[in-house]
Amino acid sequence: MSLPHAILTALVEKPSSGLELTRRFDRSIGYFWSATHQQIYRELGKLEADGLIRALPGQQPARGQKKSYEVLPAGRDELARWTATSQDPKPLRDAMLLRLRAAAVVGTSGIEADLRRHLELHERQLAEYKEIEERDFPPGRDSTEDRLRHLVLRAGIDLETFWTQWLGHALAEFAGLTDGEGRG
Amino acid sequence: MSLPHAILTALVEKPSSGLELTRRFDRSIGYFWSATHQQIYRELGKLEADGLIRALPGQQPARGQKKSYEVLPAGRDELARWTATSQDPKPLRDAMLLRLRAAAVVGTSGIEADLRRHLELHERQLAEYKEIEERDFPPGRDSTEDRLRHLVLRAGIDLETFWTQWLGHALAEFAGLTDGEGRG
DNA sequence: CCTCTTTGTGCAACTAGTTGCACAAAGAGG
DNA sequence: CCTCTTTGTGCAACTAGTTGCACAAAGAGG
Repeated sequence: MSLPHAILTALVEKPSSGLELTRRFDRSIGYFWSATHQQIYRELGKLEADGLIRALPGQQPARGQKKSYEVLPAGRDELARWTATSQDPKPLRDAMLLRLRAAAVVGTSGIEADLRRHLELHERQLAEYKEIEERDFPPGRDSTEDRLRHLVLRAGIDLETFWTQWLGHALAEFAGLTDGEGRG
Repeated sequence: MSLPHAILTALVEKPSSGLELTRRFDRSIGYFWSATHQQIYRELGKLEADGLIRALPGQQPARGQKKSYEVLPAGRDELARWTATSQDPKPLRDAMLLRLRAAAVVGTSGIEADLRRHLELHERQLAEYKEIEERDFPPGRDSTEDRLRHLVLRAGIDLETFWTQWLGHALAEFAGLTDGEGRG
């Protein structure tokens, strides 16, 4: 139930077409709420039908043509309502942790290379976040909005830092294992 | 595509009935791959139909009766195959981070109480993990299996540590905000 | 001009996960 | 005994997310 609100947030920040949203999801909002272009177009249709957004005037809706949307007051209200509504944290679901647990009983062959690959991916993501931090949050700016967005980026940085450290740990552990098999 | 493998892992560790699995998911495997009892029963049926597990002999299948399953060789092979197969990390999807980003544009009223509540939940989870660590991983034991399982638990501990720190950070930031509204 | 690629929008079918129940068996309390 | 609750198993309908395409418009290259 969060994709519509992710889209509303992005559109409040800046009215956009489906493709522009897709691009922005790839490098901003999508860092903590990813979505494919198909999801986005489908959701834009629903949001428009529900009267929460509307196509910017001066454009006839047609295939293969840019159509930009902006948020209506009802959409802004809905977003504020949702933001203030208490929600439980989703339980974790992480395949790599599960695979390690499985490896404990069926053997570790093959998983080490993937740990290394994940480490590289997370290192790359971390570097990207740090670049964004340097570029978008130079010291001194501290409007409420900046501080909140910086806080969110900080979560991303800290999470990637956790993963790189933990994967490093895991690889060190593997280097110290005597054999490649569990008890199986 | 990981629930069947989570179940296979649990069943290799120890043959169980649906309800026992549900309980074990609530306090062990489920920490990093949660599942409801309905999901588990459905998946047990599929795994049995696929010949990866079987009901322990000496029990006729009937409603309202315990039925325990064990993993067959084909199931163990499938689990080993899956564990060794390279997989991309799933992109992050976190509603709290999204809500903060939304709060940056539609105002922060209402969200602070929920940050506090989440902080408490994560502190409780962290304490639980640490208890498990003390109980199940005393210094000295270091079979391959123990070390891998400890590594997985460590990930849980570090993740909860991250959340408690970050939420503390966020609340400190809120305490310093001059007003309760964004630019809207 | 005419094909070929890129940009942009979208449908349809599928898979995974959630919610809301149903119902049998067994024990608990009168 | 008879109801009432708990334990255990499971179906059905729904929601969210993914995968695989389709196809129009516009620009690129001959």
